[in-house]
Amino acid sequence: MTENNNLEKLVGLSKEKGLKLTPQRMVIFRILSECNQHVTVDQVYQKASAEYPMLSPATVYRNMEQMVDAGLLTRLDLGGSSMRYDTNLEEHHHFVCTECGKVSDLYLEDIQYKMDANRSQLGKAKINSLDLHLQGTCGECV
Amino acid sequence: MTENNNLEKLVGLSKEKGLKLTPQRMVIFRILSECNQHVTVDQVYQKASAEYPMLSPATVYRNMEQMVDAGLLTRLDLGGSSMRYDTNLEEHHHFVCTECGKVSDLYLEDIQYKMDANRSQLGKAKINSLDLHLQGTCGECV
DNA sequence: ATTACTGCAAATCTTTTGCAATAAG
DNA sequence: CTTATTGCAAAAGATTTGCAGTAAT
Repeated sequence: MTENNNLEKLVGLSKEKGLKLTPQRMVIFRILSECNQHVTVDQVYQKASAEYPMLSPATVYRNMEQMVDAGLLTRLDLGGSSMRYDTNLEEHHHFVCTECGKVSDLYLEDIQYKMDANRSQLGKAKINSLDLHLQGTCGECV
Repeated sequence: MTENNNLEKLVGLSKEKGLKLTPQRMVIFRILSECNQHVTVDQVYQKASAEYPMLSPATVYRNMEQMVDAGLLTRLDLGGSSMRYDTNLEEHHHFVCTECGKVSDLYLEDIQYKMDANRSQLGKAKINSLDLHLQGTCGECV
């Protein structure tokens, strides 16, 4: 239900960041705004090149990374062979089904943990981000 | 201070699992028992091939995966370009310093989280594992 | 004697890069 | 006009695999 990344938003933000609106970029933006989250470069490339056949994979790779730098996407390493990109910029976490690979977004109202200070080696480290990664069997694979 | 993987333990367990004790495997076992945790295949290969020069990288790749299958190691995907392997089989979590890349082990006494049920899409999924991944700046990089 | 294991080299797969041509602002 | 962007093809890096020979049990 989250209207997370419509085309206009992407176009507007990219313009702010000084990215030029090439046709290739427009196609990629549109694919991303329609696609489900957690896409790989190749998934985007497959769809995009159907609409814009002379598109090069390198262009998609470069665009995705530029979008990350510009804050339009998030890198999402879920452990597969390819990097994934998340169009959902809200703070959230993930559940991965070990059977079918499906990824579900998780939103936490609250999280609290108590570290075993004797055995943990944090010293005076400063924690900047917390990522919860749940694995298991999804509702359809149970 | 955790005497986590001495050579005898590895040899014993591998014998149980029916792995043959080749010289190559022995060298790899010894490296792993001396090494710090979170090693890459290449790190093991570099050290091992110093002692056993005709060792092939493919052998190390295969051995590490066999050890995972046999439950002697754990795959540890920390997002770098290479897979890491964890010799620490206890349940624990990780903190990664975004400055220097150092990995610290974290042991939790307790963790509790409250999911936003409306926005999270878990259905009747069954959760099998929980992985906490903290990032930040370690004590030395602060 | 069986069967697992090894080294090698080639293959695969993902991602990056150099470069000259092109197009957006 | 200036600078970012593109396509291509090559390169890079990690990992896997086929195969024939070798060694552990």
